[in-house]
Amino acid sequence: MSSKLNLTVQRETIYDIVKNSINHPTAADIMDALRERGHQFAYGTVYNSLKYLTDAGLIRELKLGDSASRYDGQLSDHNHIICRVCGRVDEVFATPPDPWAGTVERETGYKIQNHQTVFTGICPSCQAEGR
Amino acid sequence: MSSKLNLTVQRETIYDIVKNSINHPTAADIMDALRERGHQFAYGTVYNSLKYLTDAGLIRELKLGDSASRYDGQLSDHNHIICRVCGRVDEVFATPPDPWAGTVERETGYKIQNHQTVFTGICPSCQAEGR
DNA sequence: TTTCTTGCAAAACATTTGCAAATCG
DNA sequence: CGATTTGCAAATGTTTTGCAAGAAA
Repeated sequence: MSSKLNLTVQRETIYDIVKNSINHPTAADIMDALRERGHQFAYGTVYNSLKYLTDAGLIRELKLGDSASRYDGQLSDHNHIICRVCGRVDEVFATPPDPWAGTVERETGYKIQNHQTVFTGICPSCQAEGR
Repeated sequence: MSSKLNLTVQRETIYDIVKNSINHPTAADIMDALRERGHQFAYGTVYNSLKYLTDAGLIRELKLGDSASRYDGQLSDHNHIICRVCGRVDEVFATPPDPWAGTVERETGYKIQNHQTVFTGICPSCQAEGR
């Protein structure tokens, strides 16, 4: 059943970039990082690999509301916070108090599979610079 | 200070469509609705008007992770839930228990201005059809 | 007139797709 | 060999932009 992983050079390199990235890179960021490492894969291949890695459960795709998808090598259940000033994206590990999802199921009649929260605010460094 | 509202025919018609829409229309949906009402505005004008209405605080723009932005005439604080099967988007009025945002501020050091949660699941009708 | 708004077309951007060539098993 | 993956380029979908023409103040 569990078809085995086929990590080509492209996929492995991209996985490594996402995994070791602190800043939730977009596909374009990954292209840059590849170039820095002396690789040059086609855009199509990058998207293809990201999809493969996402489907394989090795990384997660984040759609945070800015135009481009970001990718996250951190698999544990968590949410994200975006700085409105500098655009930085950080992880949020505090989970919402439990009864919420149940309440929402009762309110909406949906069977909930998943939920993701995006916080927006001002990050510590931008606060320090007086904004 | 509060510059006064300039509602042209285009803006007013689009506002009316968003306000009276139950299904969080995208720009393309709005184009369709306009056509049904016998209007035909340029795409640029539709986006321009949506931006104006959003900035004026009359509607809200939703970026829920699917490709196109949706627009919502419901201004009260609420979240959204998307059916994974049929793509329908519904409102969620149950709010997360209060201490969460504070906890996140303490965890991240951010000053939080806003947060939006997107639930995914299966809507009542799709459940009924046995999925 | 001066300012704002529209319409249209082109550009920009992120992503997907089709297909031939290369690679893997 | 057959199956999968890559590279490239073209196509797609969404949104923005530039600019001339039109409407409003």
